[in-house]
Amino acid sequence: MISKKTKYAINALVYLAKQGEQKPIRISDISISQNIPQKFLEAILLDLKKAGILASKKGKGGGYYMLMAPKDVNLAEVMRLFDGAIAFLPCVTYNYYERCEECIDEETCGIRDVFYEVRNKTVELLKQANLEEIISREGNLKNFS
Amino acid sequence: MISKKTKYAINALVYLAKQGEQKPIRISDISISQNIPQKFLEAILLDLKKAGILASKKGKGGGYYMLMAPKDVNLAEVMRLFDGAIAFLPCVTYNYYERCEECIDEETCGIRDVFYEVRNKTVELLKQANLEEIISREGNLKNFS
DNA sequence: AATTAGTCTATTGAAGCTATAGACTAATAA
DNA sequence: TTATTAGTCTATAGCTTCAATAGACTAATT
Repeated sequence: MISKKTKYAINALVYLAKQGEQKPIRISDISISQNIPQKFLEAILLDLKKAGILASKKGKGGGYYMLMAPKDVNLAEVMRLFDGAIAFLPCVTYNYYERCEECIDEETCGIRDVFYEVRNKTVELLKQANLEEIISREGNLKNFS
Repeated sequence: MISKKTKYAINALVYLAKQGEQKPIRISDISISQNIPQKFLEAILLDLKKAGILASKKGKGGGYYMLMAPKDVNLAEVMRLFDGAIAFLPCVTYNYYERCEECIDEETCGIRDVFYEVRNKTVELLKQANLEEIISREGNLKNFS
């Protein structure tokens, strides 16, 4: 499960990406419309700014706005930013590699092999899911089971 | 990331599945060979027994052994048993459905649509990964990136 | 100069994960 | 039948992380 922080971040990003013209949007506006605790949101937006995804403007008329193009911001990036590794095991991550303490031979571990495949497929799908894609998918009705 | 509990469970299951003949294996044997704290392992094995995957025998010569056939035990089942839902969002789970508080219209949520696809692919791969499959995969060398 | 709005530091409460301790129960073998 | 072995159950403790809040501070705009 992704954290609330990540979920809030995605919601805020989609919201900002939908504001066609890049006028700064106040934190309080995002907070209210997306139902995110304001102080919590402030920290999230700061992180997104540090990551180069958003930019901000201070003073009257200030707020946050997209710096990167919506099509260049994907869910893999956002999830890594807030929740760290996407994979199920530390030994199959791109950027957060860590050896399993109890593992005897990583190179021949069947469990690792499975989770490696899962990670690859997951990251592939999450990279395709950029903000533009997400917005365009709204309204795709699906059957759940 | 999966919990240590799940990881321990998988390791214990693979270990038991490898013991061809179904003689009971002592908890302490599994604990030592798989490097799992014994008391913690006891709780895990009990859960696996309650789930019908393992069975146990008390007294001298007792221990745990596979009840289900290794090819009928897959990682999706084990992960759900210990960590709950596999999906990234509560609104795209099979058995743990929960609505996102801040969501306005679930049926048209582009984020949900993405994570729904990810879940489907993930569960599909995890279901294929049964104990027999995992054991047979040992030794598949892979290139990581 | 006043106002507005973002920035930073610290802290708190709740929850979940990991691990441990100890008492209890049941089955086996001698 | 008795000693021993080994699984079962309950409780709890430490730690970490997540989520949220508070308040003081800083900078830009009009």
